[in-house]
Amino acid sequence: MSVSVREVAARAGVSVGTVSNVLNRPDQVKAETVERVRAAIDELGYVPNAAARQLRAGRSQSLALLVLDVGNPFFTDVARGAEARASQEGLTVLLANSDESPEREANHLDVFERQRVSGILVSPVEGDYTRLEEIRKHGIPVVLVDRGADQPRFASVSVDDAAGGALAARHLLEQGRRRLAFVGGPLRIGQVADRFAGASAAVAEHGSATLQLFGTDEMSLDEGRRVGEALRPLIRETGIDGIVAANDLLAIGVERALLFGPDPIRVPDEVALVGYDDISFAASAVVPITSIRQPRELIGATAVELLLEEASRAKGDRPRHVVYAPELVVRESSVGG
Amino acid sequence: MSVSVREVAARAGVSVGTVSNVLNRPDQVKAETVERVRAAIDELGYVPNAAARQLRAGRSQSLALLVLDVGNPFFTDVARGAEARASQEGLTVLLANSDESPEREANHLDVFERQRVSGILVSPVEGDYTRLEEIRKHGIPVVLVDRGADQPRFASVSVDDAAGGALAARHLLEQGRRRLAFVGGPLRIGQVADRFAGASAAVAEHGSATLQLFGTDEMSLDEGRRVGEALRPLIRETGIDGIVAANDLLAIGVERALLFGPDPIRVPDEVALVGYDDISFAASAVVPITSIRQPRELIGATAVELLLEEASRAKGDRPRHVVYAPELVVRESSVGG
DNA sequence: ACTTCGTCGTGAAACGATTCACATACTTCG
DNA sequence: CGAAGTATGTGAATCGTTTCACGACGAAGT
Repeated sequence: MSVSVREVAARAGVSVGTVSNVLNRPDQVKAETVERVRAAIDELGYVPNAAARQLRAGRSQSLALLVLDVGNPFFTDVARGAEARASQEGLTVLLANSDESPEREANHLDVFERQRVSGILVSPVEGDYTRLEEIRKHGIPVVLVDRGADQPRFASVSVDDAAGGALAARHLLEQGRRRLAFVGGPLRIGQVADRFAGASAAVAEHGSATLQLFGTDEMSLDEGRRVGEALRPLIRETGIDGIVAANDLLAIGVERALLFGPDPIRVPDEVALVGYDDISFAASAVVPITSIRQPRELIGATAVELLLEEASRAKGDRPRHVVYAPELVVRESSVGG
Repeated sequence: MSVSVREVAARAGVSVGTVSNVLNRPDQVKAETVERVRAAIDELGYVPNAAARQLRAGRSQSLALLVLDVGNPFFTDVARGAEARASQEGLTVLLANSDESPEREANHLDVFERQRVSGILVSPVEGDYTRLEEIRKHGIPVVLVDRGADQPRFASVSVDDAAGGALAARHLLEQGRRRLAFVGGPLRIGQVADRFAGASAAVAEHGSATLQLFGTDEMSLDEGRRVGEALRPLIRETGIDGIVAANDLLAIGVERALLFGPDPIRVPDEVALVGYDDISFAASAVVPITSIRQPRELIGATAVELLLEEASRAKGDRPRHVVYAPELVVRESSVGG
């Protein structure tokens, strides 16, 4: 059905080897022959078969990016950065979504390994790295994204989440807030745990301040809204005056639930709010949300960079870890009141 | 380097054919042998090579979804729906982003064709379908997504954008608004053109009403903000009292620029606003935004459905077109005032 | 005139899985 | 007991590319 090199070769009156050369090293073929082969390719509508090439090469021209949530603008920006850098190397990025489910993550990893992708960028769901070790043992480089600065065995790009959590909490403390709440979860997600730990540490520095954890099942607008509803009565009862959300989706949801319930809570007057990620929607919320910004596209580009390094890393060298610093972006949700 | 069936076969003391059978039709192999082969697979850490399988099969186990903008929650929801349906068929979805660029679109299509994907779901950038015709002629089924009900030659899933545009405009007219603005672009994007046409038609039904077009280069928050800035002085000068935005990102950006400029415009008091897509952020905007809802996940699932149909379609049968009806979701941005 | 190059091209082997026509060994049936 | 069937396995051929050892041929050097 499909046209192959063999037919192109016949049509152009050359051997298959020559067709392949025209495709891959045209400078080693006489100009006139190149011309003739190109013409045959066009006339027959020949399209190279990537599977065959890949079989021969032992490796595909693609690299995989497996993220926790494609719906989160943070990751789509990371993807954008990765794609830009990868295309400079002639690599295609396969974007996949684990939706924070270990099963989906495992499935995708299986597919990628069978695909013999030339590398995997992954923001892993849980703290179990045995599958990733295995993959790497099979010769596929792995780079942890937005995670794993604590994993000496894998290269990683991340942002210091503990520092980010501390930044958020300290900002609230500076605004005079003392009874803080942390909204986020599940805690098995490393980013969340670290942000919480960082916030806790900052609060601990203040003798008089407290931090209470409100867990969530996922990091979505809807979950934020749910927690917001739960928080609304509690805030006045228990005197909570500051909230750190583990990401902006949660923050937006929480804010909305607080502002528009039957017995609304004023932001920032009654409770101050800080989100995380600084997605563009944070600035467009009802009360624009103070957030922690991360260099998103840079993270993606750096991840690809590390992948290339990994591929050519000598046995002795240690995997590299790049940690970027988060940045506080102050908006109305946390000041005044 | 990599373990192959041959080595597994040797280890288990069987032929390569048997290993393949264990993998693909275990019921035709004696239980004890299956056991032995499975053991060998585990011990050697064998992972099948997808390229080899695919080369033999002539077709990959993946299908491609090429969207205009992965940053737009509309498309990530479509992707979710497609993925769910595809995984029922044992197919993987490759998600790619054309970012509304014809070049990027062409690049991705090339890669997919070389990959011999088992089908392509695409929301095309421009009205040029010759490349897609070519791909289909080469035996790869194509389904247009969110576009192309007017293209008899391709199967398609879409939502009636003209009806949606009309719905939005008519709603504003019913609220007593008469001098309307349409924000969106570029008009070469079919969805935008249709929504504008629908809105124009609805306005034309009212003798006294007018509709003015404000073009954009892309459909993003930032572009919306830019147009909003431009609109702010104009609104009072020219008496514009209603705005239809071609999507919610634009609407959110416009709203924000109107509300927070140096000389703010009240929404909906001075100007009423309707967006399009009903992304979750629309409900969480400063003034929650009235929008046009589309059955997003259903669109993705239906697209995969049509792809399967296409793959087995007889020569005589015509490609199928599914058109869903959009729905108006009223929020504060358009009522009262 | 003879070697030595360089240029251009050839065609078979290899990559790893699947398939299929063909064995082999047991049952079962008449 | 022989024929026919069933269950289980075999291994060579195949998919489409790339690679590589090897010609063929004319130009240049001695």
